Amino acid sequence: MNSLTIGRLAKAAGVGIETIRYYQRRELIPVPKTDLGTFRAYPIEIVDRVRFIKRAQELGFTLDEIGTLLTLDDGINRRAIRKVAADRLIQIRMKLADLAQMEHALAELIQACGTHGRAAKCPIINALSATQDVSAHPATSKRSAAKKSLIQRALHPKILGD
Amino acid sequence: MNSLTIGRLAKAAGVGIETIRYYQRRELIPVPKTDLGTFRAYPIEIVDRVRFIKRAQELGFTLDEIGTLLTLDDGINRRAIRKVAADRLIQIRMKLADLAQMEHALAELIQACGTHGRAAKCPIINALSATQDVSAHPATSKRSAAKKSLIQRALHPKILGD
DNA sequence: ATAAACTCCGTACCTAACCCCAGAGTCAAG
DNA sequence: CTTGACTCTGGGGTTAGGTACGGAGTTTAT
Repeated sequence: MNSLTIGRLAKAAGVGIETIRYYQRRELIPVPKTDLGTFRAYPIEIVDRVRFIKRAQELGFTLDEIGTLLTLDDGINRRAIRKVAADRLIQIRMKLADLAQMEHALAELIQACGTHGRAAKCPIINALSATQDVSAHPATSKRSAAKKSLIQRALHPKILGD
Repeated sequence: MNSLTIGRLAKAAGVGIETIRYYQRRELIPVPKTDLGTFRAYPIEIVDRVRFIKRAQELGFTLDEIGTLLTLDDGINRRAIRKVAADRLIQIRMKLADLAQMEHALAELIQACGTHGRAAKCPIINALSATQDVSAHPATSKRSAAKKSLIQRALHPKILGD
């Protein structure tokens, strides 16, 4: 037997059955059609492919990017592969910068809150309450998308998410 | 007129109308009930509250955390406020460490891909393909021991476990 | 041979933080 | 008094990456 059922494949690759099906829907792995039985027969190589996907995710690639990576994996497109990886690296570095900034701001606020006199308002609440003008001109702009995006991108679930 | 309609409130706070409604559903801001007209009348103070929420988000707080912060804002619970902020800080620092490791691993892979000979497989694909264990035959993939540890370092021990 | 375990397929649901739409009602100005 | 801009309610959808369900049918172990 050189093929697996979906359950065995999932187990071998360390994922859930539903994850396999999801990857099929995303066309990251092929859907084998077996005429003999009614259960699909997955060749053992697919295990590696699933694991590839998982490892790439752990390096921060999205499933879309991984799809690109997989189609590029023909030994020829080294430059294209590097491009995908380099793009991801840039994103990671941007997030690092954003996070570092947040870390700094928050650490200072907490410190201030500790050393601050009891009488005054908590510096953390205070800092957050300070009206420092987010939406300068109400007339023209839809909304101030620019400001929020940097930091919020950094925090976006799944890349930062817990 | 010391009150606003929802549209004016949204504009003043620099968010969309739907955001206001969403915050109401999340109970971050109250829903004014006006018997006189059929349009809700928002006191101007709500503008500050919405801005508070936005700024806190920019510091990386989730809306849930902000809800906690808001209920704590009575001048008494400084210690509790610090706790929320400190928890957030810890999360940020963990994410920073994770991202730094990803950055390192990915940067090295890209470098290796550039300096590597044309003959061999792309180191990026290679590293991601490395089979690290489990029952299956190593039919398709060859592994490179050096890259493997790189990736290991970049990993979170969450998915690998099972 | 039969019960337990597995598979198939489609669909719905989850988190976060919103966005968009339709249809009906309302308010302000000319 | 009509037009147009606004608001209300309520439902839907979005992205990413899955998880859960349910009622078939099929395989495998005892």
